[in-house]
Amino acid sequence: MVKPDPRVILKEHNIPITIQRVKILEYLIRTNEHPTADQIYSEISDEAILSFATIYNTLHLFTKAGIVNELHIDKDKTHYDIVRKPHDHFLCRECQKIYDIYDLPIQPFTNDTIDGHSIERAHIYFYGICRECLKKNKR
Amino acid sequence: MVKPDPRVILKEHNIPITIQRVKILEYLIRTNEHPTADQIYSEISDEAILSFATIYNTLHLFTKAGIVNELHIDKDKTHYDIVRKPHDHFLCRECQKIYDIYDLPIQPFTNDTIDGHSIERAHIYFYGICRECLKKNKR
DNA sequence: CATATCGTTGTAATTATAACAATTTCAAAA
DNA sequence: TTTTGAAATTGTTATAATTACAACGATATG
Repeated sequence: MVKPDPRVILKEHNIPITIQRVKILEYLIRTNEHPTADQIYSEISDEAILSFATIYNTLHLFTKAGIVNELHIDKDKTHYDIVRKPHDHFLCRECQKIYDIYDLPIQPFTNDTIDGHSIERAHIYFYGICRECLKKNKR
Repeated sequence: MVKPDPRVILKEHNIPITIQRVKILEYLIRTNEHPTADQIYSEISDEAILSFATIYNTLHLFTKAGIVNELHIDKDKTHYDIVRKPHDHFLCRECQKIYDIYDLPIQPFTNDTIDGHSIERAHIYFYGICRECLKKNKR
């Protein structure tokens, strides 16, 4: 899979380029995690001068632009996820890891109407025990 | 619809009865909102002596017992919802009201396996503009 | 009645996030 | 090159939700 260029993405969205934005986006692209603001900070604070305020500002900016999704799968932290293909998420209640779920049998909803409400987005969160923890528990 | 008796519910779950628990559950049963800890406090703090600590303790207890569901549809607050029929939720980005969504075309998922993960619960959150706000905006 | 357990309270601590004023950056204009 | 001004970033402070915990109180059991 070709990793997209953060600078290109920013340009496509008419967002002026700064080192901080590039670094944050770069990290979101290369990680397979669904990092919190905190994780982003500790991962890239050595690569560029940046503060927490910038992280939050930038993530809000990216969210508005549709570059990232905020996940509220986890009770007390917001996780961020770069938008590629639409997909859903699974949180393991044992190891707390978040997995991407692609290709659900259904994925309609958006641009739809339910009970008269106009639906713009839908988030589906699954909770349970992940395959890794299932394996471990068997032993 | 017959409103269930809070004391009966507590007994069924082997939870010792206290005034606070009864009052909290009573409120959850009679309200059509999806209150936050805060709302619960301000609604019933005059009916019984109770503190925030008790609200949270009780809500966690109820959640574990399966009497209520924690909703994380809203970025920075937890909303609580009494468990009756399984259903999903819609949050209006204009008026912030949460609506119950019953009878989605699909509702399988639980006790299922996806990508090898064992699914125990699924939460579906819809976001958009509710029918009331749609009406208002038309005028 | 004595005592052990459980529930509640009140307060203090913690954590994530937001707000804000001061400073810096940087590109365009002069 | 220098100036200028908007936008971005910083560091700090504030806020709000939630949790932790020690002390107190009620209750049930023997």
